[in-house]
Amino acid sequence: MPASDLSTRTRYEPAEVEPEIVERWLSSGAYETPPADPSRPDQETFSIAIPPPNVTGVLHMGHALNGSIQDSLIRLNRMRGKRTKWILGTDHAGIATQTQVEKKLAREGRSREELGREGFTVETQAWRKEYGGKIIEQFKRIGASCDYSGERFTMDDGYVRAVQKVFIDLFEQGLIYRDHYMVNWDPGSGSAISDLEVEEQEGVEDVLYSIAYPFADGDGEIVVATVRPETMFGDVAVAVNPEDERYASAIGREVELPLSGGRTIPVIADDHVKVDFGSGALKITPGHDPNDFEIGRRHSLPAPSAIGEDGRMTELAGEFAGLPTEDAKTAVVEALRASGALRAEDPYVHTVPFSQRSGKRIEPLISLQWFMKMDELAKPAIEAVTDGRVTIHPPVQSRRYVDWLSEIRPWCVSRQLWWGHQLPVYYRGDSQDPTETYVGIEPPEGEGWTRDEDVMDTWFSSGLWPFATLGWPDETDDLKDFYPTSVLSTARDILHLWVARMVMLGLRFGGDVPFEDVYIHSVIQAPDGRRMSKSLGTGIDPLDVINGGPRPPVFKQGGDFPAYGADAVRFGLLAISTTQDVRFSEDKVQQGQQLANKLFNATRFVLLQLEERGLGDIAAEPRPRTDADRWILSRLERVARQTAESLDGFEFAKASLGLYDFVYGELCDWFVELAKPRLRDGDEETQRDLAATLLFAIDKTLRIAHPVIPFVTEELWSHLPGDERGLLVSASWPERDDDAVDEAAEAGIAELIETVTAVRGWRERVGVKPSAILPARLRASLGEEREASLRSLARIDLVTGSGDAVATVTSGGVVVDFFADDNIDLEAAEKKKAAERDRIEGEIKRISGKLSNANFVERAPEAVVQVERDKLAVLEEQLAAL
RNA sequence: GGGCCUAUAGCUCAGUUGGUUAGAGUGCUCGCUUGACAUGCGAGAGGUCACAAGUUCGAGUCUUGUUAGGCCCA
Repeated sequence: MPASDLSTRTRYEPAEVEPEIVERWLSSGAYETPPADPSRPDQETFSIAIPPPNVTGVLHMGHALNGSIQDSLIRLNRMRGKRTKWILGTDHAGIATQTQVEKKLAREGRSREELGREGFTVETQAWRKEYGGKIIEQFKRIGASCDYSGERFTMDDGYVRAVQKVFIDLFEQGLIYRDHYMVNWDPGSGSAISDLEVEEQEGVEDVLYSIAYPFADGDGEIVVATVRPETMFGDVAVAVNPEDERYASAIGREVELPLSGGRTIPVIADDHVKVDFGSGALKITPGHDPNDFEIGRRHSLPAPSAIGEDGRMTELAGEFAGLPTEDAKTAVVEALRASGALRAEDPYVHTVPFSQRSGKRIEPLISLQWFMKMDELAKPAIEAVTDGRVTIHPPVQSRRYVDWLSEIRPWCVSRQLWWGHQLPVYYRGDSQDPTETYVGIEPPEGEGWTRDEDVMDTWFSSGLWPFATLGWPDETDDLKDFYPTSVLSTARDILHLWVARMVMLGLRFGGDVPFEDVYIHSVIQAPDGRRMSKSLGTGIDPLDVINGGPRPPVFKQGGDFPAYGADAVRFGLLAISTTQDVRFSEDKVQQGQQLANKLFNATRFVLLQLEERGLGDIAAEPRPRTDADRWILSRLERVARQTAESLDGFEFAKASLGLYDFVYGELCDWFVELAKPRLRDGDEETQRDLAATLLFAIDKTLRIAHPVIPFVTEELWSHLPGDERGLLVSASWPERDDDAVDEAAEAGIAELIETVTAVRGWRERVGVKPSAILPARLRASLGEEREASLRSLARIDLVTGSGDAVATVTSGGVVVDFFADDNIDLEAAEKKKAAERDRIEGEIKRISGKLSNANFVERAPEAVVQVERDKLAVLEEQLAAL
């Protein structure tokens, strides 16, 4: 595209170009993993398996952040010439999807039960085809350069095969078994759910009931406190702390369970019981409380169920059997009160688990489920992190990982749902009889085998993600080339439930760790620090920020976002992604937008200037003639290194803000400004060399900035001269160029910048109009180039006269005298001079004080002392100059 | 109850191993159509680095305690 297309576009409008650029990238095939090149056997690979979003999902801020993070890494490494693969796909998300489809059926007056399992699955597949995959389109919009041609789904045919094989293998290895165990029962979905899907709600108001359990021998009683009196039928003991003197004599005696026909239970001692809570005696109900379950196991007590999976009381509850738990609670309290056993009712506020899916209160209960034994899998997974085969960033997170794996409990992998991977398990006759249980893909020979209705926990299938997506269990080339993957980037909350399981299963089945680096990214909160949530009005849709949708209520100013564009959102998210929890910052997005606009205009300026001078198709190459040229080439080299280093080190804020600082604070504010006079007034050869260098600087900047802000850089790339450029997405990362680093030029220009800034500040203070050109004199020559730069940037006219100066400006070792001029407010100049003198004298006092401190001079390193001495010398010179 | 993190400008955040006068963006004030950009340019004000003690020649940085906020586990 010729540069003249840019002539009338004074603003960069992301909304106008970004969608078209997405199409360009997609149709170019640049995103797709290239086939292995036989001529480059040593070609490095770089791969990331995306955390598969729920197939029902829509893009939220977390996706946008993680997409930006992963994409910057993928783009950087693709440009480096590595063979990259960004594995893309979606998760079938058992409960979430089933719930959505059931809601839809309910709206249509239909139900899951009416359709039957097969019909429901067909319905869900159809639903997925229609609504699923929306998030994939959204990923394209933010510029995520995933390999869309290889999209996977955790329930596609190949994946199903992998999941079934892992389940069957683990069963055969004795690591998967069926057992009675405590699960998080969600009465809403009628299924056991994982810890992840449980939400602890603080501040729930309950009533704490104190109930008297009389001793069986009729001598006295023990009072226990509970918020769940209806579970008392499942009590198997009363526990007290062994240190608690009040109950020393009670240990070993029997108490009678009220309302239970005289059933007695023992009083036991356990450290877990808190002496100062309630009466200090705890009723033990292993069937309905996770802590009690543990205590029960320690004391080899049974774990009877007083509540069934239907949420109703069991036979154990005697006269209350069949009642829903809420009704049973009321009835039991009433009966206890009538019998005189109820001693107190106190309000009690505590934390209670709820189902995230159904919103119902979790009913912990014992159920016959399929479990995975974790100890044997956890050990190598801990070692992989402690010996560094997997590195977790930031390091503090690796402790959480190790701690969790060290205390890991069996994992309940079965779920009572229809949408998911159905267990490859068949029963005949009594399903509780292990000899009539068969685990395999097909039922065994013979009559009467029926398949287990349950499906696997969604995290079971996600645990295989890094290798199942690469073709496992087949020994594919992809698996050979891209496993282990390079990086996994994900949110903190699934470190245990997903990351740890991938490591365990990857080691067991993939034959190696699933990834080398794990990056745990920030959690993005609403601007006011609350959790982002649609229902709270704190949720911000990234696409609204990109395309200009309405601001959610959490923004006080209301109105619509301007269409910031995807680059701005990517930049803004990366720029805040530093500490653990960060607040969404529209300011930072705006900063990204400004960066894009700045880059656009700087490039536009250069291209239009060159075209005007007939230099439009000159080749971009470094042709330094001045310190300014050497300086920008040196700075470019350093920024290229620093950007790559920051991205490699997962310091995304440093990378993005570093780019901003360079483009604004060096390339545009200084280099382009320094180039203007030479471009205007230089001879033809000067102009040609400068044109080549300017183009080179733009070219290199676009490459360096591409991983963070791919759209505007790609757009500008298309306007640069040269037909063979291709797309920036496929261009190469700048090769390391040690010769470009030039310390002398950097120091020289730094001094120039300091002088210009000092003169500008002085002018402002003494009321000089910005347009006025002031006569001035340098005490010492700075050389032709820098004096010319100083003239144009500080708007002064350097003269050689020896008249009296009315004012003097010093910065570093440079001293500028100014002569009388109508533009100078002499009174202000005097004031400014006095203030400056005060400042310098203060500094001198401080430093000489430091230097006359014998302790400092003797004990501080010589270099530090020398720095202070040099400083003092410069200050004294400056004072003398005034 | 156990463990961890955070506290720096009005706001959002940087600040490597202790070593210039603690920085940026944004907001605020003042000035400017300066040969790309008003989504611009230039300048300026604004901080007892939560509080207290300690280590050190020297502490935003290290140690201990206090306070406040957050997270994880039980």
